[in-house]
Amino acid sequence: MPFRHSPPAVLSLLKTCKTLRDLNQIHAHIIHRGCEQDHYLIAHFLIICTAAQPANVRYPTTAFNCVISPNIYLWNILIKIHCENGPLGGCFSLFRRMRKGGNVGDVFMGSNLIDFYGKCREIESAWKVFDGMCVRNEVSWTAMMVRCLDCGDMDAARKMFDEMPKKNDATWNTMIKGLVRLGDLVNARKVFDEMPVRDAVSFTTLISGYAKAGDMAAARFMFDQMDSKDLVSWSAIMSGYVQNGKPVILMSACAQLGSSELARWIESYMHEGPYDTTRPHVAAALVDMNAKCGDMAKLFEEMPRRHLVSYCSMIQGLCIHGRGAEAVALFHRMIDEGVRPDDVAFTVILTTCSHAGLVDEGCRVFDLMTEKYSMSPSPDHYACMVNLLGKSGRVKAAYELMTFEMGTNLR
DNA sequence: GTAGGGTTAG
Repeated sequence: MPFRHSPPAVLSLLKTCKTLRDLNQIHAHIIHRGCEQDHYLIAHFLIICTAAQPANVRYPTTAFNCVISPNIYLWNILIKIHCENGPLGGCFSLFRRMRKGGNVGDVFMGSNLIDFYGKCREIESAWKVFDGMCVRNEVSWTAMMVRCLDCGDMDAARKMFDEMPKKNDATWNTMIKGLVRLGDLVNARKVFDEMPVRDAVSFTTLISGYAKAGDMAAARFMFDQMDSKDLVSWSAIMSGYVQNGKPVILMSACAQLGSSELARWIESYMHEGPYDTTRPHVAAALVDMNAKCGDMAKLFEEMPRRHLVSYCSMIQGLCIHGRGAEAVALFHRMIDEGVRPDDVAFTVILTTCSHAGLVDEGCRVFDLMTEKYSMSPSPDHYACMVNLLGKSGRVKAAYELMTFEMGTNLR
């Protein structure tokens, strides 16, 4: 009997709901157990049914209507659901019902109302709500400021910004966004600099502002200064590169991020856009991106001719995914196809061997480099070998290789 | 439980 005694169990059950049928079943249980008056449980039920079926506002409303005396918390949730998903007229009647039932709006309800009137394009009513609120917090101030900005009234927004008693991150960020939208990057930057603590949103807002203005140097400068970049900030910098026609930088950025969703987007963009995807470096960047984003083999095999750089990207991609043996096999296939490896290719494959602990394979590749291709190994190559030998317990061999070969090389 | 950042198509 998990219900009455263990709300978390009900909640986790609710979260698995996908269809209306699942929800019905849980709802039936809630009623059957006599929990339909449990405000906490019903609140979560409303939220979860909306997440599962956003367009279906009738269902949460029915569940709500079974609650005999809903508290303001439940009213807020239901009104927000209607405001976001239902026809706007439904919100009005809910407000009226709420008032009739003797409920006085709280600070949450005020912010909801401001948001609601903003959506109806009724800025005057939004002001009325704002002015009539007995208690205001940063959220209500910021919500009202957003409405002013949406109407293009920067003077009013600026006035609110300067006058409000307390600001938080969202307030600052809203102002930055407003200025960016007007193309006033100088003042946006000024607000950004004045802000006490800048978060990912503040950075991303400015980055996309600079990118839209075509100033990728400034956008990149900001981006590089961020300590924790998330999906949205990556998207912003990348769309900047898209808009400003820098496909290779874009793809290498996506490769670093490793997001297959973005990789798909970029790829379709690349194929439709004005780019020549058969150029070796463009093609290699495509492979690199796909390799690091998980869908590696497809694009590689489809290439009409595989260039050394594309092989290296692919090998590295396999290495990253812990598929060392396949990487070594691909390296040999490359040689069989008549592609001559260069020093970078050897660094890549030796690193792969050392990463995957493939000692014998690594030694063979090293011999191949020095004997068949008569290349003299660089310090990087030695470092790979020493690492490889050392990691597999052959410390003495590593030491000898280092002193002997380095000695020969230095002489 | 409320306010703030990116992309896609037409």
